[in-house]
Amino acid sequence: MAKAADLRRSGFWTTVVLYGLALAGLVFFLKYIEYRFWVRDLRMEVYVGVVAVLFTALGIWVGKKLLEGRPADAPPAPPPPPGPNQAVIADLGISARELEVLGLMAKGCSNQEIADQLFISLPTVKSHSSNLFVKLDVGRRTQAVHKAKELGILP
Amino acid sequence: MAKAADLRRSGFWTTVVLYGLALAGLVFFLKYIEYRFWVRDLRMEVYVGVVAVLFTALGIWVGKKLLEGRPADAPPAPPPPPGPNQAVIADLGISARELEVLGLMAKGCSNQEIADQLFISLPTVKSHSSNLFVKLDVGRRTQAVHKAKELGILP
DNA sequence: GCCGGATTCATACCAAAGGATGAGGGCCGG
DNA sequence: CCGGCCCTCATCCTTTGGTATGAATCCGGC
Repeated sequence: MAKAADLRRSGFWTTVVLYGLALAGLVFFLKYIEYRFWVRDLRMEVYVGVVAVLFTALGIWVGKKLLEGRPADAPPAPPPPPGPNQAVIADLGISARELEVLGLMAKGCSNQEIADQLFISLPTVKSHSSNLFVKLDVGRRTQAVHKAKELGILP
Repeated sequence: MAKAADLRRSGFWTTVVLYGLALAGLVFFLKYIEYRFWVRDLRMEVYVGVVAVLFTALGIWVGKKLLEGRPADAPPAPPPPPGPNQAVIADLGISARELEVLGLMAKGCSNQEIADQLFISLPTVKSHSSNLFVKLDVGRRTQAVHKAKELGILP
């Protein structure tokens, strides 16, 4: 499940890659106008000024992506009340016991508390939760609860 | 720019003035390396590259100021909150920053991910979350999210 | 000016959570 | 009968979460 954590940050690297591409494009554009128009006559200050303005704008754009791209990712995924929760549970292969664990997780219980309430041992709870995380494709209990509510598995 | 995060609460004009100062400093620095190195046959690409990198960083910094300070604080306050959630937040003494951390917690983010998205360090996130747990009278993040939704603080 | 709250950061330590692996027993259908 | 699934438990290890303590800055109010 170690890879799940890496993939979660993929948005960041996507931004970085896009930034790199945009940078390459800008450099290409600069080279183009350099050889096309003001080959050697135009003043250096103007050229540097254009570069500064363009890259400042680019920086602002990147900063915007980095800042409001992440915290605003929740709204585009609000399909929680479609109703077919039972179908989703069966589809993901979530067992009855795992569902009990998931419900107690959502209530904020620790693994030990879940173990006490279900009369099972702590390793068993860990086993259930680990399988649950795989089936829900998450890496932490908080994410599992969040995703379960999105899928309508939990109220 | 190490203390940039501290200046986030500063006014708009403070940002503008600081931007001007930073710009002046950058120009000075550029002039310095211009007369110091570039004159001596340094390739123009290097000079332009330095300009691009510096102004990109400056743009990111400015974009962070403009986008994180202003629009992030205005929308969430006036239109959407009809319920008694705002009163509860004030009653519990939950600050704006703590609320941001709480929101990312509910999305299943780890402390490190919260730190990255808010551009603060991990100890700071821990500090906020600890204070949050005291104010919400809970002991774990899962409980905090659960209770916050009960109180109407979170959707 | 001084004080308190808010925010930031740092360090150290302990508890909890998660990952990996293995294993045993019960139940069911081929 | 035997393979497959579920539930159970165990051990070892790493990562994350949480607490405690201290300190720095900034800002608004007294």
